[in-house]
Amino acid sequence: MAMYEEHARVFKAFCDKKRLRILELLRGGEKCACVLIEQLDMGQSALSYHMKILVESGVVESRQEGKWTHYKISEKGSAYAGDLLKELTTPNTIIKKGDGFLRA
Amino acid sequence: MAMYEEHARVFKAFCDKKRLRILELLRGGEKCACVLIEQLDMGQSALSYHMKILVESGVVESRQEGKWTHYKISEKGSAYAGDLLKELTTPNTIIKKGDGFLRA
DNA sequence: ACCTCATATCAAAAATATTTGATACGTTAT
DNA sequence: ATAACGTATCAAATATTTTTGATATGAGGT
Repeated sequence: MAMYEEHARVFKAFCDKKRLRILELLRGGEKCACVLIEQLDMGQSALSYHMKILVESGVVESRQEGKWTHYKISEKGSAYAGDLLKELTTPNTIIKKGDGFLRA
Repeated sequence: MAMYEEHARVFKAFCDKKRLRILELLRGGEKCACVLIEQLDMGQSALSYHMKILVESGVVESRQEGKWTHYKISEKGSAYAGDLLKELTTPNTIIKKGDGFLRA
């Protein structure tokens, strides 16, 4: 199923050290890529690569302003990730034949 | 900081297609490795590898019973992952000097 | 138009993760 | 004690991800 791939993409945001560091910075509010880069022992194109993964996860959103790109944590995307995580770890109640309430 | 590494480890459980498939199976309840393997187009040692990552994330717990290893989703570990995700995506209110309530 | 700046993209190199097959370990049965 | 079974671990092969350096793109300023 392609669904697994899609779900995995969401959590890619959180399973890497450097991306967690970026999220930590974004918890302080929207930041321009140029600001991120000067905090982050990382080359410009490596940052761009990680930002792409973060945006593709839905957890971060980007906004252009002239030549700058600003990034921030997406409330909606984060909520989705949280809900998904809960779903993926919650018992999957399968209603089997004969498991009904009024079973004899 | 080593904290990022540790947090990343938790989400490693969810950022891989095959591990999501395993979690899906475990949502149906505790399963023996031998049961997992027959559902999962994957060799025995590959399964063992993924199970190790899942257990190290805290999201899955294992139990020995004779020669069998049984795995199930850990409620505690899942709750921790959920809480952590929320924390990592929640604005980090930094109280700066001069930002106080009674500022002139 | 031309130049500079900020960021994205590309291809190759480097690093890391995953799979495979062989073997080791612990448990149970004979 | 030996054999068979289920799982873990190891090292090597393979695949995927990440970094790097070069270049492209697009916006603004001159």
